[in-house]
Amino acid sequence: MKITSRGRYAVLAMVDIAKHGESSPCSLAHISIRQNISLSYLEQIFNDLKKAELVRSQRGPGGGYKLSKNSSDIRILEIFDAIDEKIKTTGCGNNPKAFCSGNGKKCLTHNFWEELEGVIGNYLNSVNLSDLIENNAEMNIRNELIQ
Amino acid sequence: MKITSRGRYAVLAMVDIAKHGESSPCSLAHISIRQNISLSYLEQIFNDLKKAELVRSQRGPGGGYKLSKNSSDIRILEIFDAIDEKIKTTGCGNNPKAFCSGNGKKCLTHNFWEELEGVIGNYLNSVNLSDLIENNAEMNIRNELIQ
DNA sequence: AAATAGTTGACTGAAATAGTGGGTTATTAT
DNA sequence: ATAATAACCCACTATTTCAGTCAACTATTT
Repeated sequence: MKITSRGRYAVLAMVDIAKHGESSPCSLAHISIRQNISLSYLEQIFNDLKKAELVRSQRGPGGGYKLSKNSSDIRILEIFDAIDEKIKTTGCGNNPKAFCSGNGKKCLTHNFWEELEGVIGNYLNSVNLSDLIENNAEMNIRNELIQ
Repeated sequence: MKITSRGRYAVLAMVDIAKHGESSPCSLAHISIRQNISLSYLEQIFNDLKKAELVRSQRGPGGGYKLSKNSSDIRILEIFDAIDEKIKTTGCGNNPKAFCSGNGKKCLTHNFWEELEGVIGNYLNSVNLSDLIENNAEMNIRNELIQ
C-alpha cells in the first residue's frame, strides 16, 4: 500500500506554490529545482491540476502557476482526485455489477476495505495546503531549537 | 494508493480460516476454491504467514492450516507485516540517512505522509479477524432483511 | 503404498510507473 | 520586431512490480 511518486510530487509541488507563489506565479522550472522533480514529469502533473482548476497558468517570461483558491481552501483529497491518484482498497473497485468474486456477492472482506478507504479519505479531506505549511514551519522551529 | 492482491488475499484467506477452521485445519485447495484465489499464489502467501507464526501447518491428508492464536488476537496489521505489505507513503522510506530530497533534509510534505501512515496503521491495528467475521455476519443479516 | 497437502524455487507475461525527448504556441521584455 | 521565457502537447521507453504459473520435492495419514 503506497503512494505513487506522481501523487507525492503533486502535493509537494502544490505546497511549494502555496509557499512561494502568493504574489507572482511559480514556474515549473523553479519548482523542479527546489523540489528535485523532473520538469517534464511536472508538466504532465500540472496538466491535470489545471484541468481540475486547482491552479491557473500564466505563459511567457515571468509566468508560471498560481493557486486558483486560497491555500486553506485546497484539501489534499482534491489534489489526489485531480491527478487521479485513486484510493483503491477493494479488489473489485466497488463496481456493484461485478463484486469481488465475480458472482455478484461481496467477498468476506469487502466491507472492511471500504471502511479503510473511508478512513484514508476522511483524513486526506481534513488536511489542506496551509495546514502543511504551518506544520512544516512548526517542525523547522522545533528542529532549530534542538540544534 | 492501493492495496495489492497479495495483501487482500492474505486477509481474505485468514478470515476464511477463522470462519471454517476452528476444529480441523483448512487446506489451501479449499480456500482457493471458496475464495477464488490461485492455489500456487496462496502457497507463497502462506509461506510468509507461517514464518510470522500467524498460522500453523499440518501436512498430509486431512491437513492444512490453522490460526496459531484466537481470531480476536490477530490484528490486520500483523497480517500486513507478515506478508510485507508495507504502508509506504513517504518517498524516502523514512530512511534518516537519506531523507526525501537526498540532501539530508526532509521535504515539505514528509511529516504529512508520516502522519497518514500513522492513521492507516492505527486503523489496521484496531481491527482483528473476529471483527471482520462479525461485521460480515451483520451485513449478511442486514442484506437478508432487505431482500 | 497411495493419496494428500504442505514446501520450495525459478520463471514469465502483463501492466503500471516514472521518466525522457522533441517540438509548438503564447506572452513578455528589450 | 525579435529574442527569451515558460506553458503546452505528444509520443516513446526503460524499469519495476505484480500476479500468476510450473515443476519438483517432502512429510503425513489412511
